[in-house]
Amino acid sequence: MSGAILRALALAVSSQELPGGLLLPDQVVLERPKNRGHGDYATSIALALAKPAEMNPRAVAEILRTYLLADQEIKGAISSIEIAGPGFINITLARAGQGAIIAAILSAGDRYGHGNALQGVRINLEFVSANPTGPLHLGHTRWAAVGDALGRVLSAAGATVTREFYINDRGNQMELFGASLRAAAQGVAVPEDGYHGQYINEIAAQIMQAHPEYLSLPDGESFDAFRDAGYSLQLADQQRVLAGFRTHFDIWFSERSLYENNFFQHCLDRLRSQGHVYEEGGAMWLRTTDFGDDKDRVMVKSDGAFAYFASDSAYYISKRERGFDICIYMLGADHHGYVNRLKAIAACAGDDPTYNIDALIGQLVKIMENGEELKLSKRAGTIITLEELVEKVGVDAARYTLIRYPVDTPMVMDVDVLRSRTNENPVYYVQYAHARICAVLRNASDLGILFGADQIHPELLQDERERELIGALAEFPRVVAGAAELREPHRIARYAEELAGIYHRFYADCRVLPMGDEPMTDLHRARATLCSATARVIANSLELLGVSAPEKM
RNA sequence: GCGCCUGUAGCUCAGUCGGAUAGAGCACUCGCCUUCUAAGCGAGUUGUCGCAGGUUCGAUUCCUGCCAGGCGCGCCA
Repeated sequence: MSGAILRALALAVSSQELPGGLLLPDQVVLERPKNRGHGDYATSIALALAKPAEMNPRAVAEILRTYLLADQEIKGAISSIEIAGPGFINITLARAGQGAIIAAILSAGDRYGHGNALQGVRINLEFVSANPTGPLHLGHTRWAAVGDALGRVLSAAGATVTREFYINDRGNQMELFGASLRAAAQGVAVPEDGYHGQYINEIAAQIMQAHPEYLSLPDGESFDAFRDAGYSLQLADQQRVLAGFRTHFDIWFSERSLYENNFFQHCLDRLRSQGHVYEEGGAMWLRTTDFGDDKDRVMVKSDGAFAYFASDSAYYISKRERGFDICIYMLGADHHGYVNRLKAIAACAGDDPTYNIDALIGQLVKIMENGEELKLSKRAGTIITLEELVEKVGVDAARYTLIRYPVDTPMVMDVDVLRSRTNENPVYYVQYAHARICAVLRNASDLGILFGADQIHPELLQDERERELIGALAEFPRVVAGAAELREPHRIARYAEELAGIYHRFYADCRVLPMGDEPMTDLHRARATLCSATARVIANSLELLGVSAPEKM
């Protein structure tokens, strides 16, 4: 359709009806008017072109309308084109076109909605990346849900996606973790800036059970033994919890590995060759201020130790050298200050930071229960963990709720709402629509009603509710492409809610199955077919969110 | 002080690559189960889109300034 408008524009210019020098857009945006009286699709292209063409917008629209109506490729699909208001072009689809939509859904099946907008783009999607020093908490949980959904959405848009979890397995935090575990095992006070909480005692006890000899090792070896044993246990625990949350990673990337096989040296050389590395005060710096950072960053400290920034730099270079075009970072709000320096790393490495780096910032999550906020006090023992959240509300509700808000908005999860089974709990609203359709289709099958691609009968689907439903189904591929482009999986959830609502209204107004002794007609078959297409699209939406689409509830 | 995010209905929030009358759920009132799942549907009520300018045929959306709230600014990780 968008292509047809471009063709009409080109013809209008070549026929001199529009000025020859007019600069034409690469693509024309079609929108779905909120008001049904404005047709199925609308474009304001004539309004936008009126000024450069020095013409009345309605006159421009009228010219385009004439060419559109003459376009052979879309001739059968359009029922009418109207000019409205100051110069909007409103397009109404023909019924045959609507039948084609249903047929497309049924034939594409679980691939309906997939596209090629990001075909050939290799994306590294890094998310969660928790320290292996404790359980995953609420902040991680938001990223686990959103990151996983984003991965699914990007893949559906045709991108080649690698999901990566960066393990911060070196540095002071690890040393403190080891020291805390050893202190707990000895029954002495944990260092003040160390890790506290019941889980530390539990891990220490596990280590003691398996390796009681760790306590009698020389101090240095003993700390290392506790650190590495705790690390293994925590990492395994995080992996177990994430798998249970249906969040899959392709690569678990160890920070330590950046310092093996001279890789870090290689990175340093590469950055130096670009001219952005210098020494001062005995330390090795990266001149990130060349690219908009507010101060230069230390990579190697004057005592010879690697700063965390060294790892950041090497890790980025590793990603690029492994062949990824776009590196997506999902960061917590308390790390937003890193965006500039990450982009500076890319620039220092000779890359284009606006393309190669895509940083998403997630705002805080709070959780309420019984009208009170459950306090999270990280590392102090009263953290709300991913696992606890799932125990309270289940994987589906937790995932869905975390995904349905844009990540740059702080959000509050209300446990009581998530446990309720009403309209105020959107995940049930959407799942219920799916289960309801499945029930109708089961009944249809029992009655021997045929439905499927040969039973579409678009000419019978004349009701306003049916038109509305088909229109919404047709939108799905654009919604997926938009969600991928903008990195906003919440759009899928909002779409699913809208589609579910439209179906419920259709269901209330349009009887699908014959009543009583009523004879079976093509209308019943057509509506059952429409139902099955709708179930397909709801299921595909939920699949992109990693939420189940139950057939019975 | 500098930087990022947020400010839309009584509440929780969508919408915003500039478009036609700004939406949904909750809450409140009233209707709909003797046939497809009432975890549903329908009707009614609710707005200075934080404030002030600017750009535009058109601004809740873009720009500037201000106000309010959250977060961040280490040779920590």
